[in-house]
Order: sequence, then C-alpha cells, then structure tokens
Amino acid sequence: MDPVRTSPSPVPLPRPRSRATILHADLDAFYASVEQIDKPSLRGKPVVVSGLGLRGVVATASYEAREHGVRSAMSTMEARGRCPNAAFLAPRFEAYRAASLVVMELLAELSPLIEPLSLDEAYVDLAAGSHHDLSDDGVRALAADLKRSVHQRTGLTVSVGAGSSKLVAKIASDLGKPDGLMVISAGDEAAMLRPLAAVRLPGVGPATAAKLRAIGVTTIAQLADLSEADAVTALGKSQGRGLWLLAHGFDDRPLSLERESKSVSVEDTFDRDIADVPRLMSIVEEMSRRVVERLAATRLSGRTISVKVRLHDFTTLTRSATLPAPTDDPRVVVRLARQLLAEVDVSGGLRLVGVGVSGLADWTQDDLFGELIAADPDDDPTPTAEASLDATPAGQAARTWVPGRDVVHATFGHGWVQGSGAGWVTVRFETRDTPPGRVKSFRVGDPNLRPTAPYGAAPAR
DNA sequence: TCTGGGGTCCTAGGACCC
DNA sequence: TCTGGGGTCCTAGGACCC
Repeated sequence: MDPVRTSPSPVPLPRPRSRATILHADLDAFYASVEQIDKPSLRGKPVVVSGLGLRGVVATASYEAREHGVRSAMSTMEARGRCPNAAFLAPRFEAYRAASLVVMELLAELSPLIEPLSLDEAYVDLAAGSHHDLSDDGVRALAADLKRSVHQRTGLTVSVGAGSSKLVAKIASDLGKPDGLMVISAGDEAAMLRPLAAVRLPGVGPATAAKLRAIGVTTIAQLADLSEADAVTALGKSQGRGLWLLAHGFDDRPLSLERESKSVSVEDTFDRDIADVPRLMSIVEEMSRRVVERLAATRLSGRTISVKVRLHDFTTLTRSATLPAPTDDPRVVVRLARQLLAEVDVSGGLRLVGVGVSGLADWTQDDLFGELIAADPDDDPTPTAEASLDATPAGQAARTWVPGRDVVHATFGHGWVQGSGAGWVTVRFETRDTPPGRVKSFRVGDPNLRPTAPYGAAPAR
C-alpha cells in the first residue's frame, strides 16, 4: 500500500527533478587536512583542530584521530585522553578560507548556480550550467573530474554526491565519505533513503531523534510509513511535515546563490567562570565594539541588541531590546548591552557571555537621515537611532522612550525602557527579589509613567 | 574530562491594531 | 459592558547545522 495515498496532503507534494543534477561537494576532515598539507610532518598522523582552552571542543579530527574515537564537538580534554599522541592545533581560519576559495572557484566553473553552506561544503546545480551531459554517467564523469582537480589544486580530497534533490545529493556525499563519489539515479531515492537511520536526515538532532524513538521510529522507512498527520502530531506542523516529506525523498528546495545575513554576534566561553560584575561589564563592552566593527565592515546597522549568558550549570539565558531604528553607533550598543547584562543575576558566575545584533538593515537606509542630522549643528555627526528619530516630530515620543532610559512608575517603581513603538512602551522593572524583573507595557502618555531625568542625563549604570 | 562559536529557523505568549 | 479574531511586533527559549 502506498503510504502517500493513505494520507493526502493539503499542499501538493514537491515534484522531484527527473535527473540527478544536484551535486553536493564536502571536503573530507577539512581543517585537519589543510594542516596536514601545510605541515608534511603531520601527514598520516592523528591531527585534532580544536579550541585549546580548558573548555575547548574539537572542530575537526583527521581520520587517523577518528580511529582513536576522537569526534567533532567532543571536548578537547576528552580528545586528549583518547588520543594523547595527536597534534592538537588551534584553527587557522585564514588558511581554511584560502583553500575553500580555490575549491569554490572550481565548483563555479561547473555552474553559475552554487550554494556554499560553509567553508567546506556546497551544492551545485548542474542543470544551470551549460553543455553538460546530464545522464548519470555524464554526472559521474563531471564529479570525477572535479575530485581530480580539487586534489591537484589543493591536495584535498572531496566527497561528492549527486541526486535529484539537495537531500539526496547530501546524503550521497555523506555515504561515500571519505573521498567518495556516489550518484543516486532518479527513481532510486526512496530505496536509498529507507534503510538509513532517521538521524541522517538534516534537521533530526538528539531532541528530535528522542521524540521519534518515543513513537517507535528509528529509520527513515519508519518515518515515511507514518501518516503525515502522525508525523505532525509528534513533531509539530512545520518540522513534522518537512521531515515526513524528506523521508519520502520529496524535496524540491532550490539552490540559493546568496543569503542576506540576519544577525551578527560575538561570544566567549571563559576558562573559569566569572562573577565579577565590573569585569563582565568591560567584557560586554569590548564585545559590543567588536560586533559593531563587524557590522560596519558590511555596511549594516541593526535594531535589536541581545546579550547571552551561560551560567555555571549550562543554563543559557538571553536578554534583548529593540531600538526604534537601526543603529551602528558603538555607544548605543555598548550602553544597551551593559543594561541587558545588568538584568541577569551573575552572582553564581558566568561561563559564557555574548553580544549580538539582529534586525539588520542596509547602512544606506540609515543614511536617509544623514541630511536631517547634518542640519542640526548640535548633533553628533554619526547617525544614531536616537538622533535620526529626533529629526521627525513623530520621533519626539520615541526619543523619550528610547530603550535603556530610566523611568519610574507610580505603582511599579523604578525600571527602564525595554522597547517602544507607535503609541506604546514596554518597561522592565527592577525587582531585586524576583529577577530578572517583570515587563509591562504602557500607553505613551500614561501619567503614571515618566522618565527619571531629562534626556541626556545618562543613567548611572 | 563536561559540553565552542557563528549562525538559522521555529514556537509560544503578551501586547498592540483594526 | 462584554466579547473577538487575524495580523504583526517583540521577547525568550529551544533545536539544529557546520
């Protein structure tokens, strides 16, 4: 019985491509291989590229190190225990970027439509290239040529998979590793997928695997043989339908050449937990400046500032606030980030802090306010969210309620503005006994709520 | 010997607007 | 005076990927 027919979908099923024209290229043990190429004495020996700090983890282990049980994401300490003779190296991203560039250029010769996923992985849509023989044998020959030229130009080995979809191509390259070449013919997708463990599907991690196990599903076949409704019940609408479709090999996701970045962040795990507030504040300040520098380098600005902390017990918290307009002013980001950190109880010590900016906008958009700001001789020439809003009459209210401002409410007491919009403002109140405080929203003009000081008097924090 | 850093997407609840 | 539904924005957390 055909399980697809027994559980009709409200949305049409994706139609697979009729030929195996999607290619997935994945460099083998990439970081470690680059190190072995650059340092011949390491060839044939176990190499581990990892964070070297007390709390570092393994980024890549060479196949020699994997024989000793070293795996990605394992703590460096555990890797040292398993393979004490390995060379432990800190990552050298400049070298990896250079090698990656060479490989990506070779891929780009095959087709104008390539989608890099990371330094060591990319999809290629051969059907967008010209004059290729797109029969299975033709694709196999193209892949073999690619593997040869990658090795000639870089010394690296690459595993290549080809299939009628991203999913099939990726799993095919994975199955062949290392130095693999596997073409899955159109029509053979389900037969290839069904025997595999469900965790091989992209999007099935430990948590999803546990949910699936709870309903007796460990293989892709078992997931495919569920009704779509049962998959949705177990995993939720989006993930349930998505994985159920993938389990059948239904995947018509197109390749996307370039994606706009949505956030920029910096974070650091300390060798020892830090509870010292002034020290944490100065770390957050320095991180804020680094984030802004990276924003500026791509001519972007952002509206939402986030602070992330990880407690001694690995509990992870985030606090964020959204400005009325994007900013790339380090002073604004620093001030907000420090205030967000001040909300968190750090007395138990932090193992990690981070600062991020999201809600990104083109720098040029912010520039629209340039004339207005320049027209005001009192204003700082740097465009800021506060300054640009102040240039419009409607901005007056927003400036009064700019996030981070200290306010006092007749009933709830002292707090600070978390966010504002047209006609409303949210305030976080500092209630020392119930951290991190509670947030309430008010109408702009609520007589019970007022700023603690005229604008310009920086809050004492 | 505890568990990186840089991201993306999804969910859920509160609050707003219409 | 009470009730309401859809859409959107915001915050927080979780899962996942490389």
